[in-house]
Amino acid sequence: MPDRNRPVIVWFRDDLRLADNPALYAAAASGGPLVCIYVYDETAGRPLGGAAKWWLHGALASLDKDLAARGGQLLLLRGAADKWIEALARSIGAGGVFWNRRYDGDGRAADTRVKAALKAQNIAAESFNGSSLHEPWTVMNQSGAPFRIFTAYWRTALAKDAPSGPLPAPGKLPFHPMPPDPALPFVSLDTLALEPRTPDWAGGLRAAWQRTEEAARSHLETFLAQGLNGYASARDRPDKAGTSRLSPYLRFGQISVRQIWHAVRAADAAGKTASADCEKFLAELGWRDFSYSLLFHQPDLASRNVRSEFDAMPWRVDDSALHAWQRGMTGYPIVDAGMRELWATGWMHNRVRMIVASFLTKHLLLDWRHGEEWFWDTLVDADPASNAQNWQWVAGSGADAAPYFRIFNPVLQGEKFDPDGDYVRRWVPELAHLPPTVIHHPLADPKARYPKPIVDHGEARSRALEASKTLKKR
DNA sequence: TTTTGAGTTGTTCGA
DNA sequence: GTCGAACAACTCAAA
Repeated sequence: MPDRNRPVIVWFRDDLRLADNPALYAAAASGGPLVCIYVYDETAGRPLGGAAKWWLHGALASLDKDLAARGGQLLLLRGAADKWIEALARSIGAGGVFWNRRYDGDGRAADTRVKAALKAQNIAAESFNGSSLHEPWTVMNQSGAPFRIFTAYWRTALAKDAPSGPLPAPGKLPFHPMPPDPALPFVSLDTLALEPRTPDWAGGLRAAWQRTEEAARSHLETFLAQGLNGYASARDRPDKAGTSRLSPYLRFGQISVRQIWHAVRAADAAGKTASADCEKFLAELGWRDFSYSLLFHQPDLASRNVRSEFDAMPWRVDDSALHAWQRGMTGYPIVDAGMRELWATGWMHNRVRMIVASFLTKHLLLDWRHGEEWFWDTLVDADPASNAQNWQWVAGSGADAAPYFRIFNPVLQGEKFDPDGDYVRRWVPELAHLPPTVIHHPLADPKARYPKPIVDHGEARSRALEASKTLKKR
C-alpha cells in the first residue's frame, strides 16, 4: 500500500464511472490525494472506430463533470501510455497507480509495459477486476484448458462464487492539486477531436443516446421495470423496446457488469419477474464474459479464424456487394433496415445483427472480417471481444459457432420478428406505404423506389452451402 | 477408459 | 397445414 501522503493516480480506461469502480475505490481508501487521468493513446493497439470515438468524448466529458462535482477533475494525456503514466507519476511524486484490468492483447501488453516502467521507479502499480464477472483465466475446464462451448463455460462460471457486490461511488474525495507541468502532453477534450466536425455525422447518435453514467443507471432501471419481464421472447423483436440497450455503457464501463448482475439477481429474488427471463438475460452477460475469455486466450480473435479450416473458405471479393450491404441497399428490407439503423444511431438490435451478419457471410459470401471492421467503425458499443466473437459465431468460424447450414432466410426472419413491418417502416421509408403482408417481400410492389434484391435467396443459399462443403475437416 | 448425449438464436423438404 | 428428419463436426462432462 502506497504512502498515505503521496498522491495516487487513478488511470481510467474502459471503466469511465464512479460507482463500482474497484480501482477508484481502492485509491480513495488508500488515503492519498487523487489524480484521475485518461490517456488517449494512438500509438498502440487498434484505433477506435468513429462511433466509439464519438461515444468516448461524451463519456469523458461526463466523468470529468462527475469528478468536478466532488472537487476534482479528469486530466487528459495524449500519447504513449507506457511513457507518460510513468512520467506523470514521477512528476508528482505519486505513491502508486491504480487501474482496472482489460483483456485485449494490445491493452494487456501496454499495461505490462507501464507496470515495468513504474516498478523501475519503485512506484506501486495495482490492478483490479472492474469489467468481468470472472477473470478469464479462472473459468477453465477439467483439463485446465479454456472452454470452447458456451454452455459448459457458463455452467462452470455459475458454480463459482457469485461476483462480489457492487462498490458504492465515493463521496467527497481528496484531490491532489495539479500544477501544470509543461513537460507532459496534457490536452483538452476538444483538442482530441473525438467528435466529427466536417461533416458532423453524429446528429442521429446525439438524438439516440445520453453518454453519461447517470443515463446508464437510468437505462438499467427502465429495463428492470419494463423490459426484463418477458425478456426471453421480447428481446427478439426489433420493432419493440425489448432489449436493455446497455451495451455502449458496458463497453465504456459507465455501468459495470456486476452492477447489472446484482440488480437482475435482486429482481429475480423479488419474484416479480419470471426466473427464465432473468436467467436468459444473465446468460447474455455470460456471453460477454465468454467472449473476453476467448479473446484473452486468442488475442487475434478479430482477425484469425478460431476454426482454422475456415482459412480455406472461398470468400468472394465483391466491393459493390459490400457497399450495398454497408449502406442498407441490398433489397432485403430487414437487412437494410438494420444497416440503416446502425448508420443512423450507432447501434443495431441484436436479432437484426445476426440477420445482417448471416447475410454478409452466407448470402454474399464475403469474409466476416469485412463485417467486423464495419461494425467496429460504426457501432457505439464496438467491443474487441464481443464484436469479433459474434462475427465468428455467425460466420461459423468461431467457438461454439452456428452450423454451416444455419442460413437465415431474411424474408422469414422479417415476418417472424417484425410481423407488422414497423421496424422496416421506420428505417426504410421507401417501403413505409406497404402493408405487413408484403413489406418483407418488396418485389411485390413494382412502384417502390427501392433496389431489387442483389442476390436471389435460393441461389445464394446453395452457393453458401457448396462453399462450406469445400472446407477440409480437421 | 470408453461411450454417450447435449449443445443460443434455422430452414427446407417430403410425408 | 403440420411434423419430423436432415443438414457436420467437435467439445465437454457425466455415466
